[in-house]
Order: sequence, then structure tokens, then C-alpha cells
Amino acid sequence: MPTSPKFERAPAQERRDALISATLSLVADQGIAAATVREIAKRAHVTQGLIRHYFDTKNDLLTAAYAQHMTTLTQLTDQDTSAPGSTAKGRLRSFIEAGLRPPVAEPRAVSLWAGFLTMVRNDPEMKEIHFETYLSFRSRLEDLIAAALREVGVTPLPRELRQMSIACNAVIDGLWMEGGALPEAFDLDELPKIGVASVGAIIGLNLVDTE
Amino acid sequence: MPTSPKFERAPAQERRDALISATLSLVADQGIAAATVREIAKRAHVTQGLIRHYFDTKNDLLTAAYAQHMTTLTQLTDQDTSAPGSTAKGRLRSFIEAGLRPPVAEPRAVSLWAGFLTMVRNDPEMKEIHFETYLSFRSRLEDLIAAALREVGVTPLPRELRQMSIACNAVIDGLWMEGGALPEAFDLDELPKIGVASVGAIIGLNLVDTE
DNA sequence: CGAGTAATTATACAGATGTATAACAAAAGG
DNA sequence: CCTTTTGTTATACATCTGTATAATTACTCG
Repeated sequence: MPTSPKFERAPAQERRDALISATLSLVADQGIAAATVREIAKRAHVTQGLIRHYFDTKNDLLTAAYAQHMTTLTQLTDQDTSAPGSTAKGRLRSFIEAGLRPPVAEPRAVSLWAGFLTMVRNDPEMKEIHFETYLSFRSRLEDLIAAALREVGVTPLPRELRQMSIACNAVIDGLWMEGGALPEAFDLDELPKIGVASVGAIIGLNLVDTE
Repeated sequence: MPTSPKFERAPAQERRDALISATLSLVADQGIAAATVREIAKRAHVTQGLIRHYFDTKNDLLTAAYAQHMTTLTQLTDQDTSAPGSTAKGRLRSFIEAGLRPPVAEPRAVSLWAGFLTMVRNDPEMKEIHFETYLSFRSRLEDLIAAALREVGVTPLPRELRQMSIACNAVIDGLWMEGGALPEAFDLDELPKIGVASVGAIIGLNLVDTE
């Protein structure tokens, strides 16, 4: 008498991914404290013992989840700026806008950032991931700013460029954070617009007008 | 035979404050998960049962701690802008600088913000506190911007003013966050300088030069 | 088709956590 | 000085947590 299988064996990568995204959604929804092994297992539709089969410790799972989230964020922000044939100014604008629209800018992402911050500050491995992601974002921004300025014949000093990129990064981060923490306080597309205008003001270049 | 007293009875307000600041320092240092009743009691030099005597539930203590922290932050930012006889431009600059220097801008404050974010998003009472603090900060900033512009004969439209204050608030928040999350990545006084310059650029007013 | 392997479940365990309640003792009032 | 009040400690308890290990069961390979 053939009974229906009691569970299914999934490919390793698939299970790992399921566990990681269960972790991320839990941290985003209810904070790091709610991400217990049992709750994670439930969301991934497995039993809790299986977590140990893929990750030596809960901390390993959390680290893997954070790394994956940061990688995704970086990719999402970058993808719109690689279109060839466009102007540097246009690429800079796309970069800003992408960072201030879903899926990059949304409550979920901000909650994840906040949820992991404690671990980032105390765990060297996570600190490393955070630091690299931040610097890579800022250096990407710095390159785009330099290119846009070069396009109009301006070449700022390295020191000026550094300050511009820090400031522009701060506007983007700040808007991202405000939009995520108080989504109901802003209109749709309000944040991207403000972001583009502000970065333009800071680097002294009108990014708003199309041409 | 008179033995030394086994404990001391403290004024109610004093004990409440001790419990609240123990909570805040714990959340700042090790995150919200580390703020257990036993650990809080230890830092406040009392036993854990006493917490229940001052707060019905742990959640009440956390809410009280968050409220106190936010109030302190607001006061710290505001105090330098009330000096009479100064120019509106100068007051705006003080406001920005105060928000980007210790004790407002420091890792501890950012950790607290992150630690409480989950609760802010899920607990209506804390959401209310957060919303009001944010709006009050922004409206304070909006007033200062309007005054500084009026001083040079400029009167922006309400819509423009709103966008400026959102953007300026974002720069300040973003710099505040970056400085707190990666303190070693910035020089002392670098963030206040960048903040003043950026806000100036956004509202079209040179805030850097003294006169 | 049958045995071996490893993915998955099931169970166990020591310690931590929030809350509840009982026991104690320091200060206040008469 | 003694009683009362209540701030404070001490203890108890059910539940949850991360980790460890044993027991199953689905798939693979010969």
C-alpha cells in the first residue's frame, strides 16, 4: 500500500535559499529577535533540525542571510546604470532613482538594515560585509558624479569629490531611511524626485531637465 | 547587633530613571535582544523583581525608555538655536551642526534608533512617538530654512519649502547614520562641515562663510 | 529491485526569559 | 518603640531558545 511521501528532498541550493529568505522575511517583518530557528523553519516549511544540516550554527545562517541581502541590494541599484549610449548625467540620475524606489527603498529593506545593525557592529565578519558594501556604493556614486561633471568640463579636486560623494550618499541614504521608516508620509515618486534635485544642487549640476 | 542595611530605598523617580538608562545603554551596546529584565536589573543595581514594581510589563519599560531617548535627542538638537541676537542663517547652521556632533551623532544613538525600529513599526504607541519626533524635527528645520531665506529676501512656495526641508532633513539623517554606523570612516568635524555645505547648496544659500 | 547514503524529521536537554507571587525589611507615623 | 506601609529581594513556574543526537525515510546507484 503506497502511502504518499511524508516529505520531499530538495536540492541543497534550493533549501539553503529557502532558509535564507525565510530568515530575511522574518527579520524584516518582526525584527531580529523574532527570527528563531523554529520560526525560520516554519516559514521555510521544514522542521527545525534541518537548519543544522545546512548551517553549523544560527549565527552562520544570519550571516549568510545578511550577505545575500546586501549583494541583492547592490545589484538592484547598479543594474540600471550600465545601459550603453546614455549620458553620464542620465546614468547618475538612474542610479539615484533606482536607490529611492522599490525594491531598494521600501520598509522591508530599512527594517532589515536596522535588524542587522547590532550584529554588524559586534560581529567582525558582518562588519566587513557592511563596510565593503557601503564603500562600493559610495565609490560607484563618486565615479558617476565625476563622469557627469567631466561631461560639462568640470574637474573637481579629489577632496571636493570625496565630500560630494559623502553628501550625496547621505541624501540618498537619508531619503531611503525616511521613506522606509514612514512610508505613508511621502507621495509615490516624491523621494526619487527630491533625491535627483538635491544631488544636482550639491554637485552644482541640473539633473532634473531631460536634455 | 546592628547589621549594615541589605538594600536602600530610593525615590521613585530615581529608580525609574536608573532602570530606563540601564535599558538604553543595554540596547545601545548590544541590541534590543540583550535587554532582558535580568540584565537591565543588573545594570541598575537592583534585582529583577523590582522592574515589575515600576513597570507593569517589560514592554512598558521599553516604551518609556524610547520616549525618554527621543525627548532627549530633540532637546539636544534644539538648545543651540535659541540664542537671541543671532542671524537666522547662524541659527540654521547651529542646528545642523548640533545634529551632526556628539552627543546627538554617535554610534550609541544610531544603535538605539536601529534597536527600537522594529518596535516602532509594530507598536502603535511607539509609532506615534517616532512620527511626532520626526515631524517636529522637520518642521523646526523648515522654519529655520524659511527664516534664513527671508533674511536675504527670498520667499519659496510652500511646496518648494516642503521639498527643501525633506531633502535637508535627509542629508542630516544620512550623515548622522553614516557617522554612527561607521565612525572610523570620517574625520572629526567632517560631517558637520559637509552637512552645512550640503544644506546650503540645497536651499541655494551659502551657509559656510561667516558673514 | 535492494542496499546504502544522506536529507529530513523527531526527540531530548540545559539554560534563558517574562511574569507571577511570596517573603523580607527599611522607612514613616503614631 | 511598635505597627503599618510598601519598596525590595527571593523564589517559583511555564514557556521558549539554540544545540545536540537519535530515528526515519526518500532518493540513488549498482
